[in-house]
Amino acid sequence: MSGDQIDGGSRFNDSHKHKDKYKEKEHKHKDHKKDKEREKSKHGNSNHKDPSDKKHRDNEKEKMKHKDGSTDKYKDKHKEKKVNYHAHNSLKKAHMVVHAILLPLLNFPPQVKSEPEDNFYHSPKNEKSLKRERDDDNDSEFKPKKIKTENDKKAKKRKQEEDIKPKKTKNKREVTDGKKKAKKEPEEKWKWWEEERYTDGSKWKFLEHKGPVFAPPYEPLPSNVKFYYDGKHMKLSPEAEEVATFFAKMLDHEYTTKDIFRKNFFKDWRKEMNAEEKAKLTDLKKCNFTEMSEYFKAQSEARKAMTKDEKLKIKEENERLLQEYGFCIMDNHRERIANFRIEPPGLFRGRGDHPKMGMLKRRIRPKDIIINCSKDSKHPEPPPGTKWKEVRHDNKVTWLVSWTENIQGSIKYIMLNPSSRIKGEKDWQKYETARRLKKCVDRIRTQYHEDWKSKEMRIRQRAVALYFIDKLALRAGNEKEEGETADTVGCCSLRVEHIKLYPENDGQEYVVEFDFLGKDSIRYYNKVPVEKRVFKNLQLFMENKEPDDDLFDRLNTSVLNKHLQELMDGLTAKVFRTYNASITLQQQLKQLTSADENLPAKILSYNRANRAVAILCNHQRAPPKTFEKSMQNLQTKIDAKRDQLSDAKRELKSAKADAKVRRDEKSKKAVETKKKAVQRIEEQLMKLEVQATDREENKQIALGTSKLNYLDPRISVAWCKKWGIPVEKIYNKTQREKFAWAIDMADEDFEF
DNA sequence: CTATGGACTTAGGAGAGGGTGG
DNA sequence: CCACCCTCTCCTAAGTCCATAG
Repeated sequence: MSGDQIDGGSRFNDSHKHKDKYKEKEHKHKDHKKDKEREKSKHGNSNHKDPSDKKHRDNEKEKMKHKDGSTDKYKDKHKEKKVNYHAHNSLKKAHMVVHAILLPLLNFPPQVKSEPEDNFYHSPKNEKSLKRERDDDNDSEFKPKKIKTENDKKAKKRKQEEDIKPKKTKNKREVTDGKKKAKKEPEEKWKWWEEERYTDGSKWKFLEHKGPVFAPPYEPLPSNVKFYYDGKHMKLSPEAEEVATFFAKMLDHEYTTKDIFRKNFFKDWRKEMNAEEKAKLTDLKKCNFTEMSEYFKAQSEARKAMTKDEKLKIKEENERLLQEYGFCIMDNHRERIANFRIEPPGLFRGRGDHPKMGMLKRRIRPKDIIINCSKDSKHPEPPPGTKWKEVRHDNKVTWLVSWTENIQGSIKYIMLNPSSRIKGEKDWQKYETARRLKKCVDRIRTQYHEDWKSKEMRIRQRAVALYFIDKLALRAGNEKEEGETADTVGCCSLRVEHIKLYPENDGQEYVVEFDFLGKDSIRYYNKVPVEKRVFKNLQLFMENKEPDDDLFDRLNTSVLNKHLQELMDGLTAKVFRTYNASITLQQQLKQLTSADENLPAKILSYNRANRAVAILCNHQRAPPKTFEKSMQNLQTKIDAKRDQLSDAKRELKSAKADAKVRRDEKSKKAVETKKKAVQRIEEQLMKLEVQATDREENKQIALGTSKLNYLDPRISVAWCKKWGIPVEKIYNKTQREKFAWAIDMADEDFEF
């Protein structure tokens, strides 16, 4: 959904754009929240009051913003906030089509009805991992709370000892193997998942690294690359020039035409100018960056045209940098760092309709950097002549480096790669929590069905919201600071304008139409029939509200999560996404895979199962720019293959006829050869066709996100093992590194 | 409580890199 | 061998959720 979909027209906007008097509007949502509290005890069913009665309350709070000093400046702006749909009709259509194709396969909500109490039949091996897994979970449960007492520790140790035996044997085997190969693979893969974990809340005992790699310094443009203002050449100071180049590099992008972008950019650019420049450059429209832009284009061409040697040199240099800065030592192991390079300066581009787009993202210097490492490690050196902001030794966190970013005032971190122990353990634990949800999800569902009838409004709202989160895999929906970010919502922050109710629609009763922008301003559009009770509740929640009022005015994520916590230890809203995604994959795989299919067909089935999840989670992507063309190419290939096939068939026929007449060895052999050829071509054709189907169905669906973040990798690994499919067909190298734990421990009867 | 800060996960897009077919 | 195309990797924004300050 690139350029063409951005914008699209403000659907919801202006209806109330002007009607409110500044502050009022801003406070509306918050006011609702207050209402909630006040009414808590009232259990009014329908006594929703007009929020306006308390508009003034929040005024003072409103004033304290800060972060980058931009306090109130957006206060007015955000009022114009509108929903500029980003993902558009095209998308909508396709999305629905896909639903039509795939949704029948999914029967969402209570899919889990009668799960066996889980893992009865497990091989000893599984038993073992399960045990450890539970421990892990306990860990996580304890951690946030203050409990981790001595007792717990001991208990855990004890438990762990129980499975030490199988572990040991395994380890030994590994070790010997390792020795054998020691020369070839000096770095035997470390199986952190076979080791104990910290139970005291610390994340490591030893941490040593070399600090971040800074962005290369600015190199002024050669003097023949000129900037013009109002048609006249003007030499810029290096500071101003650098910022100008940021803009020049984006010239082809649509957003340099956007008002907000231009306004933010120009404002920040002026801050970097010297007095003279400031006085002279007063209108961005009169600035001509084209020479700069051409220059950068030429540079990138030149880079592409480099000789092999030059490219190799660069590659080697990168490798050197990676080896030096891309790893750290954490607790006796050399682990890969995810992002060891500091983000270079540039112009901020938020996603969707972001109020801060175009602002200058400033250069990060050593004095902005906080280093985290262990006391007894060799501390990273700041570049000559500079100092770190701070060096600390906090082993309760996982980051190595942090700094504060200037656009939102938030903190950025350098952390480890997903293949690292510290990330892997957490990931594993996440899936274990989801598996625990599996065991009690029926109970929870029963309860929220009950709660739809509650006397208390807040409970009804909570129950309906939870139903959406469970059934539709919506995100929690934290509230956001208005005017600081794009206007997007999740479940708890849905507004009245985001849903439409149809007592009857297309032959279905009680249909709810969702249409809102979610994370990353990706549009969520869906029409779902719901239970009558949900429908009636929604009508109730919407009574007497404006379109931009909160749908769930007595609910927020923290209330919801508090409730979830009571239902199950460690349960939060996002666990439902993980759970529903993983369970859907497992079901779909069961349903779609058939034993007699060949490998490509099995993989298509896998991808379809994956796709069902991606659709559930609304993971969209812009259709690749070359999509149509590449589809055509593929079709051409298919046609060619078809021709080839009929040729081959014809040849086979004649060979057969020939053999019948001649009845000699030679012609018999010829028949065999032709037969083989036909078969081979048939297979190739089939493969191409499958590929075409897969690609077509995948046009605007992104599989990666769910694969990486929501699907318990053990499900996929088990599936591969069950059907004799190499994991490499499912996971690429990075993914295999990230999921090494699962690849190692899941066997074919793993059940999520 | 509520607001804010902090840490960590989840997200889509850009562009590099590498394989493939002509 | 080159152009093209696809996949993967990197990049960093945008969420979630918890802790803590006021």
